[in-house]
Amino acid sequence: MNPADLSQSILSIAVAAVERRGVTGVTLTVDDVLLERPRNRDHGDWASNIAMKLAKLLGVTPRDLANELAGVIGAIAGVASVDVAGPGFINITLDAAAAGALAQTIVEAGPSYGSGTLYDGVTINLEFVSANPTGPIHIGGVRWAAVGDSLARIFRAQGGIVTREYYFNDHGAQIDRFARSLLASYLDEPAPEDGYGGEYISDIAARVLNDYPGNLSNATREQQQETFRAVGVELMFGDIKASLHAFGVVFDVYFHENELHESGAVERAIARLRDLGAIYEADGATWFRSTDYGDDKDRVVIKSDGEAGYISGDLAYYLNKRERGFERNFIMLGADHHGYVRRLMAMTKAFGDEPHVNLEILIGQMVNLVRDGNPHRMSKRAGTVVVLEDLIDAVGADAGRYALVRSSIDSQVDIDLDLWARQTSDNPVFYVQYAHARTRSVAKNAHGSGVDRSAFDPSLLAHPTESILLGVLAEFPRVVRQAAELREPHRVARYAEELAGAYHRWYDACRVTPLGEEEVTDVHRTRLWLNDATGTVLRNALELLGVSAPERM
RNA sequence: GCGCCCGUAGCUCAGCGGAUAGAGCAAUUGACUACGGAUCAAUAGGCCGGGGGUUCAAAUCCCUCCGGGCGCACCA
Repeated sequence: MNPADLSQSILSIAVAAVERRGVTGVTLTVDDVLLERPRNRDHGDWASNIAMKLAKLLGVTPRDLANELAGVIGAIAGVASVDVAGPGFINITLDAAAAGALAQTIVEAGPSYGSGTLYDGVTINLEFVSANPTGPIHIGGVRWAAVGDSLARIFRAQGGIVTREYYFNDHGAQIDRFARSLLASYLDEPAPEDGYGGEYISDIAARVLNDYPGNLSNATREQQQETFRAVGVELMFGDIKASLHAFGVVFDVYFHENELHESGAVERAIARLRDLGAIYEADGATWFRSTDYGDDKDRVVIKSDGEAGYISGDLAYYLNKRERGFERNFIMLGADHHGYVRRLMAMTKAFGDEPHVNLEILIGQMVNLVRDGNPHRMSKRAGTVVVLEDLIDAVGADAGRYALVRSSIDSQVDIDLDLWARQTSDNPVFYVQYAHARTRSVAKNAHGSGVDRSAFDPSLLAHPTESILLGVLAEFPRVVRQAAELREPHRVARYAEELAGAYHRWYDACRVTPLGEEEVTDVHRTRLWLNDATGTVLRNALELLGVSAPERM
């Protein structure tokens, strides 16, 4: 008996109750049967508020309706008892066998337990990080590296056809500044006023020379700058890819902005808006009348100097993604870019798509870097960046990813590398990983003592900690689905912590291997199923977070 | 001035209308000649920023005020 089956049964009962009263025009779905695990165990394994939802509709009191439904629910196979409490909650207790059957279901499902069909066959593009190749990825982009990658895994678990994409901004003036900074370093000139400083500039400049020895000194300054631009950007980009890879994040597509400009895609995008009557000329520039589509001001698509405006690349890029067949497109940005949301939604609407469906912008609040409790200002220009490598060196990829993914993107996070490095053992990731390692260790010991999974009698899983553990295991599919719907990977992390806690408490109370000369019984064998089921779910949850599930620690 | 996010235990944060608001860390006290003590048990700690409203039911939804972060370019 899993919660989905139970919800379905209760749904039919509720529908029957509605029909019996001759009330029409009411369509109920499983989502209306809110089945949840009561916080207080005395209230049973599951609770439904369906009676309170339907009472007004049917013109009866919630308690009367609850009592009526409870009688029928009590007859469902596997339900041990039902009672009505408070304003009209229906509290349901499963018999141990029905609840325990889940352990076998999970072990047999293996890696697929927890997956769903929410986005079956839907093409999804996730664009994140997209840091400019003018320096290492700073700590701000790292949050999305962890969260975006996890979201990709969660969407995939819901059947989505997911592409992770990195928008490689190799077109604008920032790249020129980067090239001039490299050249200045090479010529031993001071860094340009509007350029970048810091050690990595001289490092990159030296590596450019290493790749192109000899022929630079007698080139013109323009040729030199072009060489530093082309080679420097490639080197920088290689570094970025390498640090992302070390963090366990691999993109399927690295998209070059230059392509949009060189292929004429930008012109085509603007032409399309012109056809729609959304373009006008003013003050020597060309404008997109985005205010017609909900923006708070119009946007320049071609500046008076003839260069493309910033939004032009986004127009062309969005159309490109749609042409590549992506139904749902996500762009993940920092809070300092939240002002872009309206104009991009206006664009979506202008192109005839549905804002917040075909295009969704996720905004992550700022990541503040703290040094010894004081704010630490980061500046690529001044070279005071803390990079992804620093995080990995300090705490490791697993702990770093977990810490970034376990809180909501709506809240700001402070990273104090010194503190994080010192407190790694306080990171809940170890609590979860340890629980997983423990499941493996228990299984190994069990096999050594002659306990195997040759028998399974779920009615033997009657200890209070077992019914709690089973309840938590049962919730996993819903947690994954909810994380996908709300775009909130942190729910999976919090769930993993809850499951780890329930497992540790069960471990403390119930032995899998017999003690001393004690004989191996079906209790041990059945508990091994439960142990292995927990290991499976912990591994599946960690997998969705991109964090390893170690065999031992 | 306008817009987005946040305000919950000493600290970091969960809790997309449900019952007595939770976890980790920090504090105090217990549990290893028992499958890994990176664990477990227990104690203590809260006008859920303030005030109104909607609802059978509000930390959660709406309004308003206060406090904090971030934005409001023919920059990218």
